[in-house]
Amino acid sequence: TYRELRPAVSTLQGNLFPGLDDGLMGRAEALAAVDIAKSGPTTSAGIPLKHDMMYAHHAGMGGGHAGPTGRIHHSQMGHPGMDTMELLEPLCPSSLPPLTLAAETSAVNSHPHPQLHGPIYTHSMNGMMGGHPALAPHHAMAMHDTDTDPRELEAFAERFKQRRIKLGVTQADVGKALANLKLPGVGCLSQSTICRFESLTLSHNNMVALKPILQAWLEAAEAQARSKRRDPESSSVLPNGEKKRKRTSIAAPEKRSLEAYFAVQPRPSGEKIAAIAEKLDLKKNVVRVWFCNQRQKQKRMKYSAGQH
DNA sequence: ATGCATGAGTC
DNA sequence: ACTCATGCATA
Repeated sequence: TYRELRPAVSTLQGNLFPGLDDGLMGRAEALAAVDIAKSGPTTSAGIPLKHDMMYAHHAGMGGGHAGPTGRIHHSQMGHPGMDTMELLEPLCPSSLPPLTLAAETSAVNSHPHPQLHGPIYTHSMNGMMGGHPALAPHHAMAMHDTDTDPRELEAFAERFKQRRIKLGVTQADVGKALANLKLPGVGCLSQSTICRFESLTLSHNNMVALKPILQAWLEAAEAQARSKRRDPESSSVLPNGEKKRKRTSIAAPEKRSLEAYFAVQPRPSGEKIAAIAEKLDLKKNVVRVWFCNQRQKQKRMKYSAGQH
């Protein structure tokens, strides 16, 4: 009943500035037009599919993520910085057949649940980093230590943000434009993720994985900005009146209590969680998730001890 | 920019 | 039941 689609690509492929075809406006409003996209005129397949899940999902998001086996592999590093542009230079606006990649559909079908998102990176060598450098043969891979160096990541994040702004592109725009890059296994990302990348509020691994992708986009986008100008292709199909998710918020007093508990025991047992939940009059699941997120928060890059 | 949440993959 | 990447909703 659910299919994973990547509608935005059909008509916007090649355009690295969704909603900003002139490269001058730099406004966020236009982005809304892009995602769900143009599936309207061509096909109904691109429309977000209704299903019996709790919340509405935008089919445009998370699209294009390869299955568990189709992770992307870090490849193009920003050496002289031109390898990626070559593939993107010919930005022919030819409307391509609104189809999903075969590899993706098969991967999705093999899953019992809709795959809205998945890790974009390969698990790779997290365990072999400290091993024998000589025994680790990454020929094709241009993954040097500099790519995982927190300082390099930080520097890149900052450069990225500056150049992005210079291009007049919003974080959300970048996220959507990513799909147009058509890198294997890379779909779009949310504004949240781009924001977190720029502010280094992602895990180290996540930063390392996203860097080459964003770098590729940046280079391609700048190349396009230099040369091209596209026709304003826009229309928005903001459909559905489906129920939106409501964000529960934990009040300050409760939050303080949780933090106190967390300081003592970051990983309370199920029973402890239940106890805490009752004491604070919160749903157990809310408390559980809070602890999960708290732990995850601790592992984020910025100011993370031991990294720098 | 960030809080709460989901879901795949693991253990 | 947890970790991790990621996103919707909202401040």
